[in-house]
Amino acid sequence: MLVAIVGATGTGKSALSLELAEALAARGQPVEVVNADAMQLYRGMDVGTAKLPVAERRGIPHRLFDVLDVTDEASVEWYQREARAAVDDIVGRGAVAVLVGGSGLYVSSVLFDFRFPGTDPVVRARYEAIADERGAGALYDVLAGRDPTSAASIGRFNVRRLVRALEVADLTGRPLSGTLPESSAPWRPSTVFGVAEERPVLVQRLDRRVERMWQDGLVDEVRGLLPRGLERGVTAGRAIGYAQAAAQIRGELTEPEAIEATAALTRRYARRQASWFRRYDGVEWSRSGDPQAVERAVARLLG
RNA sequence: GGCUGGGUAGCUCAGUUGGUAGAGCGUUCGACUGAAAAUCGAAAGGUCCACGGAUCGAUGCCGUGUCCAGCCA
Repeated sequence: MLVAIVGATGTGKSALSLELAEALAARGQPVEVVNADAMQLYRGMDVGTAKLPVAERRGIPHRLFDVLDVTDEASVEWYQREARAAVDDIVGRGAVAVLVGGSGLYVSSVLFDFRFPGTDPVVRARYEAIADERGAGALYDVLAGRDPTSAASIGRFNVRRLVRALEVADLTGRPLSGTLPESSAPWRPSTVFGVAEERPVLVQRLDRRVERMWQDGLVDEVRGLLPRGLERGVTAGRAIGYAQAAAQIRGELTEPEAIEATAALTRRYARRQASWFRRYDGVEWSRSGDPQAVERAVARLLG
């Protein structure tokens, strides 16, 4: 059985996953958790990612946490393979795999039949050069000539996705829009539980949580990660809070400025997460911290 | 008390040679198929400090008041 718990940061996904795991275990159904958070993949990034400490995992196996070095570049394609292998392994042993995390694309890559065409740094560099020299509009025009559908949906300013669409067209010989299904088929049957919270409440909680990260030693954590190449890491170096703490260490930001910037980015991030998961069909949503949520989930899964 | 700046969107500010206004950030909504804690789009929001005056017309000019900052007593 495959289950996913999704939602914005700070809504209590981890807590719900633990409670659900214990409730299912009590009914003879063992559970293992699979991480679907891009930053919790990294070793040593703990306080800033609100990673559940091993001691608090109540003996429930947690997979795909702490599997990358800070200098490793995560990618969805890699993650999809790893996560699906973990799920197969868990399900193969008759246990329930609970995918927990807030990285929308990562979650989708496991739940749905997403196929990622390869990548080619040379091709990519060529298009990035066009964007640098002649602007995003030039790139858009090139794509519009080859794949009008993708161009229209990406828009003329999103360099990152314009480059990717052209890269796919070059590599596959087909327009990106032609390789994508109209609607995403499920990878395999799954049940998705969503956790949401009213904005004002969530915002207050996130602001407090960011301050607590500083109290709990995020700056020291970052100081320890810098010699290990945090800033060279394409993915890890951009993590919200880590980049700001690093700027504070370099003296570019005062502590209050670093905290405020982190809080602002966190709020914005939470909104993007909510908007990603909102479009999923068939999600059983519950309010953050709802005591009934676990019972309802158990009933839905076993009843 | 005097002088000088300044009072324009939730915040920081731009601007209009007089024809009722913008940017960034924030807020809300949205997109998202190999960096995704990435990348990008849209919308809402303003008695332009108050009152009076000249003007066809004032946020802009004149006067008074008021609040803030700095300097001088």
